Amino acid sequence: MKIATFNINGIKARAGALTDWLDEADPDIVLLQEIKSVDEGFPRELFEDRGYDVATHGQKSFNGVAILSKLPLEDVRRGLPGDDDDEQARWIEATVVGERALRVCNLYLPNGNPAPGPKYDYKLAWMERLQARAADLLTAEEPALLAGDFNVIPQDEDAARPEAWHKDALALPQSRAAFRRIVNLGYTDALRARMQGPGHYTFWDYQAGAWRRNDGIRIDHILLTPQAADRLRDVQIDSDIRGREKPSDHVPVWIDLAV
DNA sequence: ATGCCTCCCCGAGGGAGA
Repeated sequence: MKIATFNINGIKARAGALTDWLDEADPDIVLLQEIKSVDEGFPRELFEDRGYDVATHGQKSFNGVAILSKLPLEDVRRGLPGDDDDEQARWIEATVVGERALRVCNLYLPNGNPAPGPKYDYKLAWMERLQARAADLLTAEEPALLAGDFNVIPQDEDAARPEAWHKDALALPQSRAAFRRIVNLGYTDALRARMQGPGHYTFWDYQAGAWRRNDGIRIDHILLTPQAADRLRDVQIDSDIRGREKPSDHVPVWIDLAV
């Protein structure tokens, strides 16, 4: 089963680029972030026509997440638990039932800049709630994953120019420590299970020729429970599509799971 | 670089992103 995460930076601006990639890559499950659309504005028929079940959690203009799945989505839950006053659409989870059940959690973690400040406080608070949900998810001892745009550069090797990010919310020690605490609960960073060393990036800024200079960072991650990690067959970053017309600034990351 | 692009809104230029 091929499962991808992709921050598309606006579904309206990216519908063509996304369907092109879907037709080529043929993923079974896609976790989308930054749809920047309300649920009613999401072009679900584009994906239903391709055989996907669609679940969205959108809001006007900003954020927004969605799940596409070739197998039926069950028990869909929207919003990260832990703060009923949080109105930002950054979390959707569902169960996909194939030969066995897989719980997929799709997240768009707050950017947090400028740091310090209220946006950074929100990021760190959100990560505490994420840690609580991540801990909960492990107790089921089932195949499950947390995937999406984490907006965290886990280590210096995950940036082409690490020194440029040291005071940024994506790489500050508190951000990295919060990410590490979640992984250390017992998750496997799927990419790092298969690939070591620098040069594995998922985001290149639109500005200053970042793509041309390969000035990238790795901030889109797939974290696996032990039961999912045992079934990991492959991991890839589809970086080539960053060079196409009207690309997102992120590219898809996908895994192949034997489920 | 306190921002070199690009998105959103619905039609101007400002907020947000990373």
